[in-house]
Amino acid sequence: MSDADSAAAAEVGEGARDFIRDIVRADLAAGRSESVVTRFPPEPNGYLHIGHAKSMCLNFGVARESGGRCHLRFDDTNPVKEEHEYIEAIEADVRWMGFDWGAHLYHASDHFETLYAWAEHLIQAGLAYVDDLSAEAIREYRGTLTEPGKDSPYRERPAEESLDLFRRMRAGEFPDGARVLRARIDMASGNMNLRDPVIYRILHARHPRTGDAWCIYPTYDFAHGQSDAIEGVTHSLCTLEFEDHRPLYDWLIANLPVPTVPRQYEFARLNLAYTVLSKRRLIQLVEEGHVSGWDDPRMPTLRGLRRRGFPPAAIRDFCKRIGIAKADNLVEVALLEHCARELLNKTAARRMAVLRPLKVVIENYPEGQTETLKAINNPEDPSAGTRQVPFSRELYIEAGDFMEAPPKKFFRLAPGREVRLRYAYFITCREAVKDAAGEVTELRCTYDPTTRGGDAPDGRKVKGTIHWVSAAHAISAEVRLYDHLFTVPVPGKTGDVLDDLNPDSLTVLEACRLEPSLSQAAMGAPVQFERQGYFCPDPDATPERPVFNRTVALRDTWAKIQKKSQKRGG
RNA sequence: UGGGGCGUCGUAUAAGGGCAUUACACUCGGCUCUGGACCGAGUAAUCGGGGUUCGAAUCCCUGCGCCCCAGCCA
Repeated sequence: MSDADSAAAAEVGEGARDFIRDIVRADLAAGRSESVVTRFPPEPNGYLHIGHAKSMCLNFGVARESGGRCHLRFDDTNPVKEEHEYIEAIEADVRWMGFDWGAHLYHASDHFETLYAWAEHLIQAGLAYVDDLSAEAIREYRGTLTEPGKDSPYRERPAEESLDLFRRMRAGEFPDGARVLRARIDMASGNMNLRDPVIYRILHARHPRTGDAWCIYPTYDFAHGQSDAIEGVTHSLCTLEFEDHRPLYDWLIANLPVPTVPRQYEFARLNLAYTVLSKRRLIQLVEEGHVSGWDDPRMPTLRGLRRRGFPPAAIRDFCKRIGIAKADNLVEVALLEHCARELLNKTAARRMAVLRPLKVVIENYPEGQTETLKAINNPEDPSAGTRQVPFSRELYIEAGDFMEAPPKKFFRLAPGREVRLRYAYFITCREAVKDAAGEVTELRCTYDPTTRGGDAPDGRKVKGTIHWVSAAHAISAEVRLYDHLFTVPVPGKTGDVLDDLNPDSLTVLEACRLEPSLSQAAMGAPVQFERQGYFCPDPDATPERPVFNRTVALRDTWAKIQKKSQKRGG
């Protein structure tokens, strides 16, 4: 392969390889398209989720790789369901994902006048007619999956009559549902979409953009492909459920005086385990209060993921890794989590935070004394520098880092055991103080003053290093831990989706103690709480009380070992 | 005999007549002041049955399974 070839391949494919990119490459090579134009076409009736991110990455990605462009187009053909609020939110979410549509922002409603003219064109060509049948009657006449439909009694209506009626529909002479405009194709087709599909319906509803200018609106099928053609879209990429619509898409393009001929290609939508990605389900979760809102950190919405702390670059990486194909899929959450960890590991500042505090008193450390110790901000990034962490006689450590009767592989604190306090001293546990109920409430320990900074001059090693905070200097905070929203990989598969909701998807820890540097510095940035996970500040925080969300936990080998031994032990 | 689509490691994918690829997950080992990260190794797949061929995941035949479609939603 020549340098020019490989450069072109790199530019077009950028390493990514899938059947869509193969088609695009072939079309470019064969001169079928001079340049590539794609579009991301959300309907403004809800918030974007990670499935939309897959579509965005494909559409914007293919365009960028091939030196083309990608439009943002709102499919706003149904004013009954759509709201302006969503338009702004969607634009913000697309930008947050890092995509730029430049000057190419469109709405299907921008094309309403042309679409209307094309509808008249179809009527005049004898390819569309106004039908007076009710919605129920149309359904009955449509037939079933295995039986052909019947022609509507209005199917042979003269073009002039349909034209007159259609104009009067536009003029507002008829109530909602009184009549529709139908394409005249084939009531016996095996493809239901070709059984004279409705292409215009009467809707006396105020449209978010066109206001009261219209009382008839085109359906998706009559708007989407034609909008593609008007905007010069070359490759109209959509999900598999529209495969059946392609013959209709092509029929309309073939029978209308369109300026360009777009082609539709379909790929498999994303399914993510332990969550739902259908707009209907997501709306239900919000409206019925199963989550706190569209931006609940447990939601697979982009707003939810953002609040949870997933960086857009991690989501893009995820989309790249899952690929594009036509087979139904169910992607593991572990992959998304991996993408977040990989990015955050490189970028997140390390801090010490004790989520479930257990008090430790260093008996041989002078009362009232405080010293500061140097801690590294990010071992993966020397340029992140260091910080000072206060140390004193009374500390908090993680309750889980102490066991009274430790099993074999437990490397942390236990009676008589020595561990390292990260960046500080070696300490040895002398006694576990218990309350009346037998619960450990405090640890009495001693420290070795010669191990300041974390290394013993005599070269002795400790197996465990644990995190800590100085009791007197710590700030208190709330930390929210999240688990899957649902308990099963495919919610609703065997019954009501709501029955599969995970009652433990949210854990709120109220009494967390954080190192003081967490009170001010870079509150917007993600941090790693050492040995625990990646966290980000939540907007619920107040100046007095920070709130952190756990984006994703660190890989936890100890938890795995524990689980295994539990299984073995019965 | 409605129409359309899809079946490759546990998951997601690549290869489109010539060594079944890569990543995640998993297992084992190394290293480590995070049981993190990192490094190394390993387990693991072409839906079944025929056929063509020197050679089939790939081509042909046949069977099976799964998904989508009967909105005036998109």
